[in-house]
Amino acid sequence: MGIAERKKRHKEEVRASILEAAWQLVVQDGWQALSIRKIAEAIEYSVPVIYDHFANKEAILLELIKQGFQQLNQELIKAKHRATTPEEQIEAMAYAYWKFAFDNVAYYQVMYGLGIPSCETVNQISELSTFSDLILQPVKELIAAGKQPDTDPFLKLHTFWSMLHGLVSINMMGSGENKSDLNQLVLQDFIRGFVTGMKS
Amino acid sequence: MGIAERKKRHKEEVRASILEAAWQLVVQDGWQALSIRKIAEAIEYSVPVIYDHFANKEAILLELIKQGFQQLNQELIKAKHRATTPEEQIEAMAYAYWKFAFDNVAYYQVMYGLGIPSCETVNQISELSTFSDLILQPVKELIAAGKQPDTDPFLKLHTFWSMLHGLVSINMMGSGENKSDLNQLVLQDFIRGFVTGMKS
DNA sequence: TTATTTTACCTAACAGTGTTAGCAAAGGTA
DNA sequence: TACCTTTGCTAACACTGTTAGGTAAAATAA
Repeated sequence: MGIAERKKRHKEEVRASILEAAWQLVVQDGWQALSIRKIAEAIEYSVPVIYDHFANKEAILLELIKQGFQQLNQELIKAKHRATTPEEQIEAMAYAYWKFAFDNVAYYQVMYGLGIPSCETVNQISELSTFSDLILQPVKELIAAGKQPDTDPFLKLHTFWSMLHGLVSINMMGSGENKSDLNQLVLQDFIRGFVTGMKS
Repeated sequence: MGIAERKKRHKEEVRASILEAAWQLVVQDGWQALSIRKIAEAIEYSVPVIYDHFANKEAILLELIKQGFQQLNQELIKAKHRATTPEEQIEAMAYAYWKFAFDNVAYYQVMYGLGIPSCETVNQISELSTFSDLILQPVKELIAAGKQPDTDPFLKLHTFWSMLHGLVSINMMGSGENKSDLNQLVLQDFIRGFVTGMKS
């Protein structure tokens, strides 16, 4: 039954081309300008074909978000492997997170930009990301080596992630003026504060 | 020329009713569901009348954002006045910020939720808000009283705002599960870390 | 008071959007 | 060859923001 497999393969190709076209459109014009008809035109198929592969537009964005988190995750893993001590690991991952966000502004905005009405699913994905596991370990080590070993590592993890996102988010808005110097300082300030705050 | 004034008054009434209706719709169904036609129906006028008062839909949202920042600002001022020491002032304002965000989720999401394609203007407004001035003073006092008086107060202010926003933003996403306990702890953790990080 | 101009407002349209029902043609199976 | 399933399309529905053009009322001028 090689025919069925060929069909299946072709179907997956179309699905992939939809995602590719969607992603390209998002990068080009922002996720606000993404439309089913533009995707259809890009993949040279009619509109309803897209609905054979995705339930709705939201599902396409959701898949992009998934890919975004996977890519971010890989960057974080790489950054972590480059460092040795818990401090360095956390610092490296914060920088990697920052770099990913500003290298892929469109991605980041889709991932966190509330581009999707029902945020429940987004939340599930972001929760699902290995992000937590990656940071949890060095955080635990830092806490264990510090002066307050009773500190809840999950709390610290949550704080870390939240504040890092806030930093990125706020600094992404104000890209009008060129204050990249301040941005770097803010990131450094955040990391230093977080790490030293956990030791003492 | 009382007639002209009556007309002017009426025009302002219509304008106010547009904003009121828009706000009510945003609160009810979220800013994603806001539409010119719904506003027109609510104020019992035809659609083009709205365009006599606002250039486009974006301008309406922008006005709502302005009002949001004004309201937030007042809450912050009140919170600051309730406290005396710089530490308490910062803490009170952080709590007030947090409370405002979760008491007015719709507002907060319009204000920071990238509901508007061209973020430049939004940025101008948020920059314009007296938010900075309010926090800058106690931050300066804290720095002056601490062990590192050379610290840049603007840097700390920026860090404070960013992280606070991140905290709110992340915790707003995950409203599916009830983790209000963790939320409170995270906020406390953040404030403690920020204040003590500035002293030492 | 009548004529004229301005204002206020509405209907209807244009160009988009997401989504789906229904149909034609091609492909595979018996 | 006859049948059935899959594949893909056209066309429509119900929305969206925005605007052009016309009408009736109100204010002004004669």
